[in-house]
Amino acid sequence: MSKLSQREFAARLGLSYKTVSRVLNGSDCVNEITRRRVLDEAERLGFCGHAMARGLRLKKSFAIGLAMRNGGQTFWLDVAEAMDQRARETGYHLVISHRRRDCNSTEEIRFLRDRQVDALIVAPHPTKEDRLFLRDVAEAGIPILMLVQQVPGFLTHYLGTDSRTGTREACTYLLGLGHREIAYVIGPPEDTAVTNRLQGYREAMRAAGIPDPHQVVVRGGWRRDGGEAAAQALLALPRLPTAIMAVADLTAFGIYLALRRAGVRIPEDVSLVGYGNESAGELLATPLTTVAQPAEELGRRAIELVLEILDGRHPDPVVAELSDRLLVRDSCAPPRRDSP
Amino acid sequence: MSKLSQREFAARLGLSYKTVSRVLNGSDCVNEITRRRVLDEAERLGFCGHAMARGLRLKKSFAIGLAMRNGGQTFWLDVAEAMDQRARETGYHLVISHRRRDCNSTEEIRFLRDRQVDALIVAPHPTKEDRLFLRDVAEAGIPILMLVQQVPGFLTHYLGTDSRTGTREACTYLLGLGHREIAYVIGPPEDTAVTNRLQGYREAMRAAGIPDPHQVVVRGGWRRDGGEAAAQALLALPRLPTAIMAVADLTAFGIYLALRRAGVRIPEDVSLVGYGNESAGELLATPLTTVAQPAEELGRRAIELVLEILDGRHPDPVVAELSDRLLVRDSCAPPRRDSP
DNA sequence: CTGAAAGCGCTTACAG
DNA sequence: CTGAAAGCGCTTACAG
Repeated sequence: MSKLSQREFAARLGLSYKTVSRVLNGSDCVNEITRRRVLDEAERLGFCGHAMARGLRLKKSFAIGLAMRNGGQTFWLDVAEAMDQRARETGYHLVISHRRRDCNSTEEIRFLRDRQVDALIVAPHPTKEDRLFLRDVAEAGIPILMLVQQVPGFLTHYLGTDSRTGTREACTYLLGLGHREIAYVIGPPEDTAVTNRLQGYREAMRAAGIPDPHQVVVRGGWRRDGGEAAAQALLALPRLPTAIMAVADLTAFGIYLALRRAGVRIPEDVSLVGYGNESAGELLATPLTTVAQPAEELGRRAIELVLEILDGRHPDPVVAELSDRLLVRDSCAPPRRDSP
Repeated sequence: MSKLSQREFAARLGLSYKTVSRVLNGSDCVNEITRRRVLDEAERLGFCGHAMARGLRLKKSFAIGLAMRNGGQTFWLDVAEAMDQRARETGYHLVISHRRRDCNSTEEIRFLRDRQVDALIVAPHPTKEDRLFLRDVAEAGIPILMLVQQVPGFLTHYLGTDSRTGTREACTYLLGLGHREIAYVIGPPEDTAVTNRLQGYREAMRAAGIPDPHQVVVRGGWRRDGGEAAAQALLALPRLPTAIMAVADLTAFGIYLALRRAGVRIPEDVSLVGYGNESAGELLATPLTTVAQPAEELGRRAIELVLEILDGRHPDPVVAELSDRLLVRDSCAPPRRDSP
C-alpha cells in the first residue's frame, strides 16, 4: 500500500475525482450505489484524503488545541481521554500542549495558535500575560473555552464544575458529624477554582453559626508538598482543628503524610477531606473521603461546547457548570470526646 | 489582531513575501539586518505562517502521532509531557490518540495516519490486526516507533527500558534479604513487557538455585483489580510466599489492598515490590519499594529517535533500551523467623 | 539578493 | 448528475 491521492483513487474506481470528493463531503447529489462503492473501496484500498489540502481549502484544520498542565493528577488524564474520544467521533482531533509547571502559558497558546487550531481549550489558570494573548487569539476569531478555571471579567466561554457547592456539601457533612473546628487548606488565591471552593467552605461554616474570624484558612497549594507545609502550620497551632478540608486530593495526601509522621491518627484524631477523587485516595491506609468531579463528562461536554460554538450557536459567552458530588470513604469520624 | 497572511505581512514590512519565506525557512541568502527585522516584526504583529499550506507544499505535517493507553498511570502522563516538550522544541507537535481500554488500536492508528502524521509512536501492545495495519502504514512510508512494547518478529523501531534487568535486580534484592519463596504476579503473556520482566525474575531465581518448578508465577494483570485477584489466589495457597513481586505498581496496589483486608502485614508478614514508580506508591501506609522507569528520558528520546529516523539516519530498525533502577522504600524486610 | 510562475491535493461554484 | 477551472497559502527551482 502506497499513499493514494484522491485523483488516483478515483481513477482506479473509474470515476471522476469530483464524484469521490462529493461522496467524502457528504453531498447528496450522488447515486447511492456509487456512494457505497466509493466508501467500501476507500476502506479496502486504505485511501484517506489529504487532511492538509482539505484544511487549506476549507480554512479549517479540524484540530482543537488543549493547553493543559500535568499536575501529576489522573484527573486530567481522564479529562483528556474523554475529549479525545469525543473529538474523534466528530471528525476532529486534539493537539495537546502540556504546560510546564509554574510558568506561564503564552508560549503554549502561541504554539497551538500557530498550528491553526480551530478552537482552544485552556485548562491552567492563565497569567495576566496569557490573558492578553488569549484576547488577541479570540479577536483573531479562534473561540476559547476556559476549562475549570474561570477568569473574572474575562469574557470567554467557560465550562467547569460547581465546586463551591461541592465544598459546601463536604463541609456540611463534617459539621453534621459534630465538628466545629474545621480548617480549610487552600491553593493560590488567584485561581478561581480556589476562591469558589473557599466560598463554599465559608457558606457552610456561616450557616452553622461559625463566623469568618473563627474559621481557619491556611495556605497550602495544589500539590502534595503544599499540603505537607500546611499540615506543619496546623500542627503548630495551640490546638489542632478536629477536621481538615483540602482544596485538592494531592494537597490532602500531603496533609495525610505529615499528620501520620506526627503520630496523628485519621480519622480518630482528625478527620480529613480532599477534593477531586484521585485514584490514589483509595490506597491510603484510611481511604480518603473526597468530592468527585465528573472527568469524563467534563471532557465530553467541553468538546461538544466547542463544536457548538464553532457552529455559531453561542453568540454570547457560555458559562456552564457540572455537578460535583461528595464521596464518603473512611477518613472522617465524629470529633473526639476529649476535644472541647 | 487579525490573522495575517505571509503576503500581507511582507507587504507591511515593505518586503517581498519571498524574502519573508526565505527568512522563515532559514535560507541564508538574506541580509542579516533584514532577517532580524522580519523576525522581530513577526513577533510584534503576531504573524505566524500557515501550517497547513506549508505542510501541503513541503509534504510534511510536522505532526507526530502518539497512540497511547490511559491505564490510570501517571507514568504515561509524564512520558507524554516530555514528548510534547521535546517535540515543540524541534518544531513538531503531538497528535495524541488514547486507546480505549481493552480494545484494539487499528482505529486509532488509522485515525492518526489520516491526519498525515509524519511518524507514529505506538505505546499499547498491538493486536494481530493492529500489526497488519501498522505494516501497511510503515510501507506507506510512515516510520513507526514501538514504545516500551516490542513485538517479536515485527521489524520496526523500538525504544523501551530494560525491565528484564530491573526485575532481576529487584528479585536479587529480595533474595539478598533472605527470601526463597518469592511469587511473581504477571500480566498478559502476549505483552513483551511482561515476558521480559518474567525472564528477569526467572534468571534471578535460577541464579539463586531455585529452579523454575519451585518458582511461583501467578496471572494478575496491569491493573489494580488484577492484583487483587492474584492476591486471592496467593492467599489460597497452602503457604503464602514470603515475598511478592508485581509486574506493575497498579498491580502491586491491588495486592497490597487485598493483603491488608486479609490482615496480612507488609513488610512484617510479606514483602512486596512493584514496578514503575507510580506517585501513589509513596502514599501507602508502607511506602512501596518499586523499580523506577525514566519517564522523561523515555519521552524525550522517543522524539529524538523519531526525528533521526525521519532524517534517514537509521536505515535499519533501531532497538534501544534505557535503564530502570530499583527504588527501595519500606515494603520489604527479611522473611519472618517462623516461616520455614 | 529578488521577482514571476508553477504546483502541493483538495473543494466548490460554474457551466454543461 | 459530471467536467474544466480557480484558488486556499505557502515554497522553491528558475531566471534576472
